[in-house]
Amino acid sequence: MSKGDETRQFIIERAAPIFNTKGIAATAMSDIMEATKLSKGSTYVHFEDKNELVLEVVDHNMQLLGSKISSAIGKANTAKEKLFAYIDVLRTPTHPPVAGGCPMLNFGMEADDRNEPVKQKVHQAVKVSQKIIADIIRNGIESGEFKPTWDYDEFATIMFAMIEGGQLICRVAGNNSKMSVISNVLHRMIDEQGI
Amino acid sequence: MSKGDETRQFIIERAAPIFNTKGIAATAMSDIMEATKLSKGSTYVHFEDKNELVLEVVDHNMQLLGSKISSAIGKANTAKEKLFAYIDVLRTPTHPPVAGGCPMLNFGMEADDRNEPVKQKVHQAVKVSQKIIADIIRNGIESGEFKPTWDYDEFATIMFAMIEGGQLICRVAGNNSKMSVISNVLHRMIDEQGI
Amino acid sequence: MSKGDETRQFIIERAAPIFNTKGIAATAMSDIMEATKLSKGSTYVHFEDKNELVLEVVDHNMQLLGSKISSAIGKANTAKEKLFAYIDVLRTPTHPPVAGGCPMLNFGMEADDRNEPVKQKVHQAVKVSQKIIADIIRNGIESGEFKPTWDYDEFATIMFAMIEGGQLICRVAGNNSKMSVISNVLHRMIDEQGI
Amino acid sequence: MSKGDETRQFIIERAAPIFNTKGIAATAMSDIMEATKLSKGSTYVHFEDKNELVLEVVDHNMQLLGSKISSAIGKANTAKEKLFAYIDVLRTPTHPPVAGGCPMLNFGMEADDRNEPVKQKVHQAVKVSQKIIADIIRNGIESGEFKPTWDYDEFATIMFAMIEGGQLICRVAGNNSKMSVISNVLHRMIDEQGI
DNA sequence: TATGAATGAGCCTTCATTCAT
DNA sequence: TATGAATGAAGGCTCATTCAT
Repeated sequence: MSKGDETRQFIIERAAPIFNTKGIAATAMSDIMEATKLSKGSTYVHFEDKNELVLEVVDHNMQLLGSKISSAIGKANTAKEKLFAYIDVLRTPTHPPVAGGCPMLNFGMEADDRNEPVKQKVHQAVKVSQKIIADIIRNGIESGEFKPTWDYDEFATIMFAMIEGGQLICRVAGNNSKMSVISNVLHRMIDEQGI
Repeated sequence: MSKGDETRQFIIERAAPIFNTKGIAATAMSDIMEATKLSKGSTYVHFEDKNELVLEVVDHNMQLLGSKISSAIGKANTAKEKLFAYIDVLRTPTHPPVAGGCPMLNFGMEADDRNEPVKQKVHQAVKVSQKIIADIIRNGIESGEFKPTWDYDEFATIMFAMIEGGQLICRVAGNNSKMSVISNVLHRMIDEQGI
Repeated sequence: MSKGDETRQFIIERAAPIFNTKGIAATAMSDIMEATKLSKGSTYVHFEDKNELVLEVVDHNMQLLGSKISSAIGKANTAKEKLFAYIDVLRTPTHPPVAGGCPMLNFGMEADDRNEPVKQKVHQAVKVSQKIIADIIRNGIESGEFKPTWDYDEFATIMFAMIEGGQLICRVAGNNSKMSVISNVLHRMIDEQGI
Repeated sequence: MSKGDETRQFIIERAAPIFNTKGIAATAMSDIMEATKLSKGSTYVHFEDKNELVLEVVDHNMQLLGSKISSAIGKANTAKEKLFAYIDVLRTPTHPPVAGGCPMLNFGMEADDRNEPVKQKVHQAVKVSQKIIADIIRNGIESGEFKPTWDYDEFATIMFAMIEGGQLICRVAGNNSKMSVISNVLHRMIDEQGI
């Protein structure tokens, strides 16, 4: 990686939690400059404008969340354990795996009406998230862990939705109790499909 | 209602969809001025500052959503129908009952890290929403419509979470297909608890 | 006095210490409204604009100071005691006879370059102040208290100047010690002219 | 001096007479912008806010006055001549050595009740001014020019007070005649202490 | 490539004043 | 006479971005 790319990456990493916490509109380029201790001109050497940085930051946050989930799933052995691991990563919205909370929710809600490129990135991530869940189940069915009748696409959607809804509930509540409820229900639903 | 109160209410009503669509930080007081055709100074006759307007706007959007839901529930006769009606109101996130989408999601995600008063308002609305669902079920149990073993608080939480998660999915997707999936699952779960 | 005149006078009295303390430019009409608990329109019934109120306020503050001085002088019996009384009224700039400090200094310094009418009012008050001192001395000479050779106009000027300069020194110092020095010197100079 | 420091200094120099003439509250940042022909944003590159500029401007005006006095004193050979030179610099308040008039009087009167930092700066300058006078006399006593019995601290205070009071009188009068009177008295008092 | 000075549009808010009621 | 809603210019300040060095 060249010096330039390193700096660019450095900026993205410092900017990522700020944008995810404060929001896109409320984050000023000067916030990024302060966080990176870089000069004004320097930042604009690496990014054409704020929007270009935002797009990279959205990607970065999404990948960070993805890697946390992948890592947790990777450590699990069975399909069921993988699903449990997925849920577990997102079980404490007040102490989220990605600083600022779920980037799909944060950027999705800010971008849905006004920022098509960001919206598309979130859309993609949302689809991938559901696919990851569905794939785990499909593999579980193939390996004889789960009933072959399980509608994995449907479950992926409701599991994903429940978890995201749980993020909202818990973050505004300031505690994670409702996420436990959701986690319990999901565990039960998954257990029911075990063979 | 005095002239002043009328104007104040008028401003809130015009500002509500703008804040819910663009977000708090991205909405300028000049946007409100333009939407109301009032002078800039005039807005400040009725509101101390932007924040006071925002708080009223958050309330307004929440009440608007609440009234749409209440109205739909009111038209239904049985508990089951009431639950279906609730879901139905929120079945088309791309054409939401409140312009800009679910205000709990919009304001909750923008406020969770940086705006305690708004966060508290959303928290309250989230609690009330779950209570409405739980109360319908409790009444349904009392009237013999639903099994007395149904954990209504748990269901209220997961139904609410699923619907909110569904809003995210559909709004970034630009279509409501996943909300249909969620709606179907919820219908099935509700039917299972019928007697 | 009619109701209208009473209200007008009431506004002037409430506004006087505010303008003398904060300054003309820094005092907003809303400050006056708040202090009088009167409505916006009501204030403008009694005064064409801010400037008209300012002129009345300047007069009022000047008269207030004048009356404090007159009253103190009136209680003294001899010319020497009258001079001492004059000095005494102005001996504690941190606790001035007129709230906000000497209005000649306050309004004079703010108005000298930009507000001809106020400047003229201060100019008049400055002249009157010196005349009062000179007149006391002249009477004292006539009554045989002071040496007839005393240049009373000259002394009136330096006594007035010393006192005003003392106000500056003490108000920025936050204590009145230098005013004591000035008072002592003036006492000595006056005593020297006694017969 | 870097480009930035040069511009900063340039802004201070252009702003100094404006603030000293119009007053702090009555001077708008746009006045400074106009006087410097710089953009509004540019001013804020060099100063955090108006207040930071004001503090520099107060210092600048005070130093300007100080240098005029020092220069005049420096050209004089004897202590007596130095005192006369000091008085001479301030003898024409309508054509003051610092545009807008004595900054101690201008800023002191505006700041005494509402701007502690500025008040402190003026307080300091007032103390230094008296010290300069006292030091000249002390040196004059040591060199045998003045009587060793002269209370130089006392005289420094009344000379300073008289001159400042004279500024007030002359600026509102629009002519410097009273300052001549004051100057004459001071000359006489100084002469009396000569050996 | 890196710096930071410079820009000017735009933001929130305040102000003196007017006017319909 | 009194009220307070309405006005729009102006105020202090921030922002994303550009550009000379």
